[in-house]
Amino acid sequence: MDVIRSAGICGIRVLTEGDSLDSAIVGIGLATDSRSSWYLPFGHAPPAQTVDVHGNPILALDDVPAADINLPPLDSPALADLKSMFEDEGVLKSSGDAKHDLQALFSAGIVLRGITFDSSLASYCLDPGKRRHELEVTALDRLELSVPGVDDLCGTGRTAVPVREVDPERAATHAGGGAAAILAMTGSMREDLESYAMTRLLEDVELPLVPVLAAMERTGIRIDCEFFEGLHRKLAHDLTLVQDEIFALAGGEVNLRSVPQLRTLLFDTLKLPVLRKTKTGPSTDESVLSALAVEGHAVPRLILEHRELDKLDSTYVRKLPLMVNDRTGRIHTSFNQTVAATGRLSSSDPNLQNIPIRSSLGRELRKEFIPADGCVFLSADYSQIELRVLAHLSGDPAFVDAFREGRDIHRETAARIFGVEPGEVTPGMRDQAKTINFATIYGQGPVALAAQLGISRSEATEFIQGYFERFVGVADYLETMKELARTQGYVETLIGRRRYIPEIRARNPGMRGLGERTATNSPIQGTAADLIKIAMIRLHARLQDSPSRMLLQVHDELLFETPASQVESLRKIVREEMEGAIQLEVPLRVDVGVSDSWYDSKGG
DNA sequence: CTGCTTTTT
DNA sequence: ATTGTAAAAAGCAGA
Repeated sequence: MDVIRSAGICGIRVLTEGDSLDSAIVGIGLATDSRSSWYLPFGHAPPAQTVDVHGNPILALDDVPAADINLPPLDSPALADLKSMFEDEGVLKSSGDAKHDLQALFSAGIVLRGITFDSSLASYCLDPGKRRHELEVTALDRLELSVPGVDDLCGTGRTAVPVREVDPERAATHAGGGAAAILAMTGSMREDLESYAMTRLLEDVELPLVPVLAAMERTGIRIDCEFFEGLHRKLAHDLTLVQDEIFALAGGEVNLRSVPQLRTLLFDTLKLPVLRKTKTGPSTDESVLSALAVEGHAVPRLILEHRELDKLDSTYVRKLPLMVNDRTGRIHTSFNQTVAATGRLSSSDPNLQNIPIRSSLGRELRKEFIPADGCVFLSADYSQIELRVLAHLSGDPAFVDAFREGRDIHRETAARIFGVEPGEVTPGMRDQAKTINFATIYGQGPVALAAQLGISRSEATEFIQGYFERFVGVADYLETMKELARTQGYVETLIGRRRYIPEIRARNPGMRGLGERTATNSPIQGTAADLIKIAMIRLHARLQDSPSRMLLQVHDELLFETPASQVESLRKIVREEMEGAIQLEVPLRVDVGVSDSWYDSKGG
């Protein structure tokens, strides 16, 4: 262990079994810059081994304990040393998957501090558009080295073996070799980050965010399972009613979840018109069924109803209660930091970033998300974050002034494009302005805008033209982004998060259009993501000694759980950090709401 | 495993 | 309301 300590640098790879919250550590791979690596089996009898990059044993580490338990006995001298090393912020460490290692060690009672590098996050910073950033692919790209993945170690499907039952020598190759690979890549990745001016993106944003996300995952959120079960019974009952009604009209039974069977029913049996086609046949999606329903057909309307109920029941109502952790009684999502190409986070297992809110029935579900006893939820939403970012990035005077003076941006937009005073803007005009503002953020073209507003293509084209004439700053900015994408191959956010856009040079106009939309949207969506990440890091730090906890991030919203007595102090802190994340040319506004469920926590 | 559909920001 | 809006995750059917 002295070698590791004196080296002051090590790669770390933790081998675990189980989900992220209740993972049991099977072993730890460690590598120092002296080219060797260690594998420390936890709770296993076989001797520990030192392996090189290729997994060949170099040296036996014989003072590692061999108790037959999942957690390491922390009182043993070697592991006590290890513990102090991990908790010593002065020791430089790199990890292939920092959140995983941190989370796993935490469940073993070790607080892993001072992670100064992570190959996944570095890969994500360098090129967030890559599909995968795992150690396995990064090592192959950088070192032309095959680092074994978990599948190689344990097999897949029915033949898969639990990690703890894997031959220790192979586990050593996996963890020790992986750690060595991380260390071996660190230098060149750091150089690349430095040359692209991304060092701060990694060190000031992505790495500090890791423990924040880990804490949010561990905290989890409470749901009311009984309420869910009651809702399930109601939905199941309503589903059979709707189903029977459809069967009666169809004159027979069909599987309403099967698109092929639905096609037969709608377009053969009932002879309804085919409005749109997919690759495999007539489309039966929401827009098609709505159009048919408007024509007065009962079956499409009932299918829509069935779809809505079925989606709610199968995706949320039946599934979420199954995700409640036995130990904590709460749901623990995973926040993925290296998936979204724009810099946003994503949430999975379960996804808590797409809990229904638009439909009134779907929104009911949010009533089941409740704070711990004695606590309330505090929800904080950035108001029009993307339009504010657009105002800042484009510097368009009309946008900037409107936000600076706290005016209603959609009303303002409407006044300008329709040539009336802001006071004369009708709700309809404001609505259209809102649509076109969003269309701008998404780089939407006339065709889609026409469809959305229910106007003709030429009208939409004129509409867009008029918009850009009145907001020349915005038009120029969007053009500049496309130009940058063409000339330098990428666009970037306010803090230098890059997005490469090879599609912009495609010969296929569809592909090129996609590239152009990506070029205009990514800096906006990405800058908004940067802002909230920075706010989260600062908020986490400020809440260290507070009973208030951050639970969820939903792109422009943060959800907190706090004792009722702390609401006002939390409100102030959250406002400060979210609105002050980065000083822009326009103010950032945050709406805060307090409530006893996630249902009515917006605004207020 | 792929395609389709639906949910969110 | 025929015709491509940005980014995701997930369930189901069917081969």
